[in-house]
Amino acid sequence: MSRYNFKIVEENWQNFWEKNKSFSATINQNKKKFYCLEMFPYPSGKIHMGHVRNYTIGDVLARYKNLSGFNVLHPMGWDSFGMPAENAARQNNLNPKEWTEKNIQVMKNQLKKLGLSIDWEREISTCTPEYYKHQQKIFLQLYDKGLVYRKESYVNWDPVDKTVLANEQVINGKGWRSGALVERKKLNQWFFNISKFAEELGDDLNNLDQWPDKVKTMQKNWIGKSFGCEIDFKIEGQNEINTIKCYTTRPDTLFGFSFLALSVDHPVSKFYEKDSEFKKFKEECSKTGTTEESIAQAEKIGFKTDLIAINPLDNNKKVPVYFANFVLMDYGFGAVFGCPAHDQRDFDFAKKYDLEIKTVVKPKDESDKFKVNDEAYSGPGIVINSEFLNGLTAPEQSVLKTIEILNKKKIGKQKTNFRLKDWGISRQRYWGCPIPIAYDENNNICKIPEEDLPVLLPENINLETKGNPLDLADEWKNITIKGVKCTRETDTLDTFVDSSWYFLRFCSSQNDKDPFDKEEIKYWMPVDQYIGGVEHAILHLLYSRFFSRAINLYNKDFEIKEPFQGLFTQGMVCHKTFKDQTNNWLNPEEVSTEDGLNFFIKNNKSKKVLVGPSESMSKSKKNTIDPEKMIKEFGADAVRLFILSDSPPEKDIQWSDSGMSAAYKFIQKFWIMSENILSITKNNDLEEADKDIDIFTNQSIEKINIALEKFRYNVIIAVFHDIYSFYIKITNNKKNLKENFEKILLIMMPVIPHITNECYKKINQKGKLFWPNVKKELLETKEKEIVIQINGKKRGVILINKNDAESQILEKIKKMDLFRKYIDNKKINKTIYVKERLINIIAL
RNA sequence: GGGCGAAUGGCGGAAUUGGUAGACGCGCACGACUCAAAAUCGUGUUUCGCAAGAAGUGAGAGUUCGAUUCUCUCUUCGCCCA
Repeated sequence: MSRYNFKIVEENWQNFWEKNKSFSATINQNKKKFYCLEMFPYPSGKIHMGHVRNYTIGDVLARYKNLSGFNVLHPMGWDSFGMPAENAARQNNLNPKEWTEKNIQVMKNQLKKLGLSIDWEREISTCTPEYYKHQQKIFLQLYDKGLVYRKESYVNWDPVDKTVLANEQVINGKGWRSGALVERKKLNQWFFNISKFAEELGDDLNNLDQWPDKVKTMQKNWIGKSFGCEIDFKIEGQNEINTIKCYTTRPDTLFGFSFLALSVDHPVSKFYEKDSEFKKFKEECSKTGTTEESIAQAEKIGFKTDLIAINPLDNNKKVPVYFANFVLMDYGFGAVFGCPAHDQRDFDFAKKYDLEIKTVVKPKDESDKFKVNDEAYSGPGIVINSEFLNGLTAPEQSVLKTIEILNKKKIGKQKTNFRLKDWGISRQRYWGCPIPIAYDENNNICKIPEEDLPVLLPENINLETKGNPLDLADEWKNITIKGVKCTRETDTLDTFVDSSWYFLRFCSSQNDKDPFDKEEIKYWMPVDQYIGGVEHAILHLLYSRFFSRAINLYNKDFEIKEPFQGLFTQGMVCHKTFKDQTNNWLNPEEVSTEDGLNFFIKNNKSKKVLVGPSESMSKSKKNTIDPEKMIKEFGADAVRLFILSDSPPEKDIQWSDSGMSAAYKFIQKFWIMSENILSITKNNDLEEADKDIDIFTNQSIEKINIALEKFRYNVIIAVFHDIYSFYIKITNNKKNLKENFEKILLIMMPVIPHITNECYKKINQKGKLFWPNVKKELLETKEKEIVIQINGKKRGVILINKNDAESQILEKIKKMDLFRKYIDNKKINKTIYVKERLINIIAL
């Protein structure tokens, strides 16, 4: 008996699958389809353990569904546009395209070595014209439907690199590369009108019953639907301004109104543009970033105007109007009324500028004299100090009542507001999908005519320059459309656009004419199970849901609203972090230990290593394990086995070397056991069928079925170990051994496909692969061991017949030692019998 | 500050959803094989206790014949939003 050579076996099977196109998917109306999709990777260079986990989880499901008779679509592609390519290209003096293509080659090979059941014929890469030309078509279709528009909007501007920065590239208000102070700059940019669907995107979450609640809540919060009202405040002090419109969710606190705050971008600001003090203030405001968080954290500051706002419920009450840095033009109408007692931001502001703080809501159990002191009270309660609103419960009754009154006075009306803003899709970068738009000499928007599509990215560009290289690509930029001189749009599309429809493209990735084929979409969509990291819970998933709805508007053949029927978010792969004495991060390979407690630099015991907490694997902390190396050393099956074994898939997993080698040992052990069973089954001295083998095998199938359906993949591995301990004990051939062991190999196939296929081929040359059924009758036994509890405490067990009556069981127990010991002559008050589980005797 | 989630041996984690807590793995201990080590195999391993037994699922209460599971309060940690 030879040691299992995973290198040969795994390569053979991978070749076999490729040659036989085992996983290529074609429409078959007689079969139920299953679209299994994992989030496609960014081709950053090499695959990492996160990919291994993500794709193994998906592959187990795809292979399981395949064996269960589904027509499975399991494709893979590359999210290949984006900044890293541009940065890497600059550093290595390469073309982003070359860099990306090289990475894809490497990563594709690595993924193949994992033995994934992927239909590689459907592979796509978003940076190829074959992909993005369709995206440009979709863009223009959405433009025609009014879902794309252009407006001025703020960006983070790096004045040194002359480039726009993403929020995560702004570190402490400075550019990540140049270190220059980042400015807020207004640019003309393209937007998708996602807010048009805000209501629908929120409501339809309720239908997604195969999505984690966590993700649904996150999306709901992001959309941020709120119930409130708009109010027109009368203004004095400026002839041209009569009223200012505000949005609020708490109109019921109007009697606590003590100032009106405007965004510096509010239309009213035009009357102050010449005021040097206001200019200074506006500049000060522009130093705070554009994110909601940075605005919330910044100190509240204001600029007092000469305007006076009148309280709509009490015309004698007049309050000052400020420009304030915490009011955003994007939300509501860029104006809020300040009620310091019941909003913390307003409270901070009022304290700073010494404005009135009038309490108008008290907690339920406080007296009417309740007064807000050190912080705002924003909780529920009873309205006080508010004339006709007094005594109403806030906010339920009081808000409705206030809206009713404002409505009657025609100075306000009920309004639903959303936090969700339109999706800015312009990126001032080279490595992205060109926007198929140009501008004539008068800056009018011109669509690129269909016959001139696709707009290809120019290949010979200079990345050394500052800013967007496309701005300087004159030859590419200057065109004529129908004889009219035009300049191309030089912004490219946000890469989230690429990933908002790639799952549709997979259905017909070879269709050159259209983005997708009607029939293919109809058959394959929606994605039955989507698997990926929770970090995409909001944006990517929301954008994809928006895209489906948007396409639906112009393409009536496209009936899908929800692209992802099932969603699963897997946890991260973590590893301890190491630092040397001078605080430099160390890779686990540079570190060793003898006792698992004290770590030192490899081959140098005198140099101690500081052990940090276990964190998600990342290049910057150097706590990564290279999957390719692990596959080389232990084999794909062992790596797949380990990555699933130690934690439930939705939770984080700790990488552990001992866990990895345990998985490897299991594969080796299993091979030997399997070889042993194989030789036993060749023994012609057949013994009678052993019912225990039937029962055990069926129980294992049942357990794995349940675990698969619930994504409890770690439990599957536990069942594998049980299987091993059971089958290792078999020494003689039984009539039912071969058939049962075949089933065992089949149910292990999704997780460790190479070794099980090899064993299966050996034991059954012509065997068809299928998912074995559970024989329910074998799960039922006549007898069952149940627990005996006395006064709720476990005191023993008893073997009963399943249809024994409670009284019969009690009689049996009365003859047992434990009865004499614990009950003896105590009086039995009552007994509780839970069928086939336990009996509890209550005695005093 | 708000929302959501989690907490089980030395460690990762099981538990049929209210019914034998600790499956399975790691680690550790002992034993076998070996001149020896590694590898492999076997046995044991929640804690206290020689034992009988008792305690035990972050802490405290509650519901129940019975709670890791349900309810309330608190602590710590994680994620998301602000």
